[in-house]
Amino acid sequence: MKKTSILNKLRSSGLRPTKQRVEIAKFLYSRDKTFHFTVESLGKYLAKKTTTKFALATIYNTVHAFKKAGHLSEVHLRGKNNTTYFDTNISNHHHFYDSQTSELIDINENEIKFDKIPKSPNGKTIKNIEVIINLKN
Amino acid sequence: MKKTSILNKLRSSGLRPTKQRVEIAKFLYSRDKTFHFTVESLGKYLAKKTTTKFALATIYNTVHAFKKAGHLSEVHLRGKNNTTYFDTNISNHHHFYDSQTSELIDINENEIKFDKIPKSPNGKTIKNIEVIINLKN
DNA sequence: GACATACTTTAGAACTATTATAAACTTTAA
DNA sequence: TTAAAGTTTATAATAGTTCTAAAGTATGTC
Repeated sequence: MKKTSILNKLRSSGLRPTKQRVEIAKFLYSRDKTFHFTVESLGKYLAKKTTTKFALATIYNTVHAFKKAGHLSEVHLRGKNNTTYFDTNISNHHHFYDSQTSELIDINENEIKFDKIPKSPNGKTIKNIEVIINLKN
Repeated sequence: MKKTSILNKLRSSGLRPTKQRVEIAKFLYSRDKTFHFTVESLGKYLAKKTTTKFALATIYNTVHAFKKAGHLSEVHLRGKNNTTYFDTNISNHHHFYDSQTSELIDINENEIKFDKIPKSPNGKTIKNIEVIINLKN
């Protein structure tokens, strides 16, 4: 993703392209494959690889702004480390989870098919289905 | 579940039947259906319905002891309230999750069938599969 | 039943992830 | 260039959970 398209992405979401946001967006979106991260891992990367200063609150704010704008999704998994995982893959999909390494791996939506699904309880409908396949060695 | 069987359950897990553990076990296992709870909801119940005093740490200790002994399972869902859900249903199964009420509802294992499942990544095997069906109104 | 031992409970401190606050700073559009 | 609105920052606050060390309790033995 080019710099201008990152700026557009921010601007079209109503986010002013500040130095911090641009750095974070470059890190998140200047790559071929989507990936998973935590606020902690993102912060470490930014501290190491950029000369910009990032308050922790800024990273949280920015990640939430991106999430709200639909550029990021949150994985509703409570892993053993108890941190929130974010995913630059915003399409419907599933995950492998390796609790030994706390690592998430994407599963495309079409790689899992259901033969049978229960009826949702009274008055409710299905918003979406999340499958976590827990791995062991 | 009778009182003696609760005592046996504790003892067979290497847990001394203290007043606190017996009260908690009675609450968790003296009923027909399994159910979900959080440490907070359990603590509130115990404060209201018993005359025994429970330090918060004791509730955590006891719940973890039951989990370790295999009498409870933990749901690996990160709900919006960010608390840990425990489940007295220790068999393999799945859940509906209503984010409006933060409520979990069990789905029996045989109510979900898969037609297609991806191969696990290199060297790993599947430990188990957890399905969360998110609900909306 | 009394005793020693090992296990438990307890209150409070500590810890971790996250969110709130309010002042200083930046971007924006006119 | 300037005022308004939005953003970053350091720090404090919060929430859930775990740790600690002292006081209390269950257990097996005599």
